[in-house]
Amino acid sequence: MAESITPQREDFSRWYLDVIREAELAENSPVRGSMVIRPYGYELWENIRDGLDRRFKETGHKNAYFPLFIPMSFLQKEAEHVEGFAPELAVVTIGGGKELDEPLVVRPTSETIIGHMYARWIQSYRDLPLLINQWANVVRWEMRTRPFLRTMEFLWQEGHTAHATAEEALAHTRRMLDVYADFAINDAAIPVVRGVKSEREKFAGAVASYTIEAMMANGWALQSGTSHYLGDNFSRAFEIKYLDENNESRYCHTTSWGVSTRMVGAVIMTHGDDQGLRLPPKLAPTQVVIVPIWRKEAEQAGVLALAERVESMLKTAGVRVHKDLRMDQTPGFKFNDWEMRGVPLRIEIGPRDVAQNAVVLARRDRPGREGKTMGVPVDSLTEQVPNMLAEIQAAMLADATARRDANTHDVTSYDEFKRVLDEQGGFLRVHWAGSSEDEARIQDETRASLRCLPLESDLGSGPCFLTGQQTDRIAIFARAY
RNA sequence: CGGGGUGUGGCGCAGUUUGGUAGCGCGCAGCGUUUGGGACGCUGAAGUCAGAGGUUCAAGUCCUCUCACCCCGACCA
Repeated sequence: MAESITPQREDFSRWYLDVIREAELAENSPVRGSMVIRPYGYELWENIRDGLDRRFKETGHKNAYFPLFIPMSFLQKEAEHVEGFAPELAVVTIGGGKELDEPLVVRPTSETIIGHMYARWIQSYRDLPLLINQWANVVRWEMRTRPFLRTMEFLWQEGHTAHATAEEALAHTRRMLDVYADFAINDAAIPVVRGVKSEREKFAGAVASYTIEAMMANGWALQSGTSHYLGDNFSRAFEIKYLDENNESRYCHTTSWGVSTRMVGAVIMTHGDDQGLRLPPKLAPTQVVIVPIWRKEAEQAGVLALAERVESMLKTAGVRVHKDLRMDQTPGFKFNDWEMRGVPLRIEIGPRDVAQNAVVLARRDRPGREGKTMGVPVDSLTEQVPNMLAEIQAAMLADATARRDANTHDVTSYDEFKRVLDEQGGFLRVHWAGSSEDEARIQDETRASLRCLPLESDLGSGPCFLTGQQTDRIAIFARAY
């Protein structure tokens, strides 16, 4: 048992912080609420970034970069937008030792400055759709922070697109939501619920916000990506107009969508266990670690030679592999160390293996003896290892999905709602015809918020669990990060 | 901003009640023995005890003020 990691059951929040520290993902910085992402955590983020970026390119987007500083007046052009973000803005008022004529906001998101540029770039329907993404840092002044889940500065991508029609923009909003879901499910092995945000929870300035909601190992919900249909709100504020085929001036319809370093937190809290991190092979910085083992000095050369050979075979097969040659650590220590870091597959090579030209495979997702396969022939590894990585990836998704489903409860009354929330937690699925005020009251009384109105469900129609009114609208409530 | 807590080698802490040589564990460095599930021995380096002021022959310890950080609540990708 990992003595440096608090068991999940004892204190999930402590467990989360312990894992981040022990696996060297990140560290608190000297600045309150900001974190330093360490190389291992950053590699994980890079893999998340690459998986998303590839999908953005495949769906026709180009990357660009817009400035960190945004004139305060830009934010004020969209009333709801500025109102939503005002409390969490960091504002620069002094530059070069002089008071600025106009304060500059450190971007909390870039709709406004991008809207300003789109107004210049878009003249004709021939310029549409305009599909741009940016990878950037943003700043939101937060009261309470948590590594990866909520920090004052975070890394993310924000996609911003402009379209000729509302239908097209809305379709694009949904398309990007699907891209996020595809990434979450297939790369991060995180089952997500696609849904619409309630009026109360939607993005400041959006017509509609879509979300992918994931369930963490403690049953809490985590919004892991959002996609917004902005209608012509920002187009009107920034005069993003085009001439259509009939030479008539029209407002564009825009979208924006983002996934942040919060996704790292989602990976940690979806898959992690009391041994530490568990990483899905597609995102793991190191997919396979080789641990050489010997007893007598005479055995060392043979073991190291085989380790070397296995490493180069796997590298050639496109596997991210690391050979642990630390001479001052015992194999047992290394096993635990790499398990704590979440490496999906371990290859043990000792004298017995050298003798039979074979190795031992140990899966991270099946701890202990159960996950070990002895006597795997070396010559089969270029096939076996990629296969097993794919198997682990699939098993992790299956496990997470089973847990999510087991912790999703349909309830039909407010009493049952409170009881199930208290006793079991997880997602509470209900028929919902309540108002924003009802929603606020529920959150106030139970600390569970309306996560989303799921896009797909098999519940049909029924009476609202709160008001009794007949409805076919479904909502998912949960305690959330 | 309200409530609670903590500041002592890199990290985690004891020592504060009752003032009297700055300690323990881990980690780190060197050497040796070890290595199929978290090895061990010996040697060693490392601390303005958060800061300022005060009481005292003497302050990590008592008094006053300041600062920082953490946890719990209200806002949030």
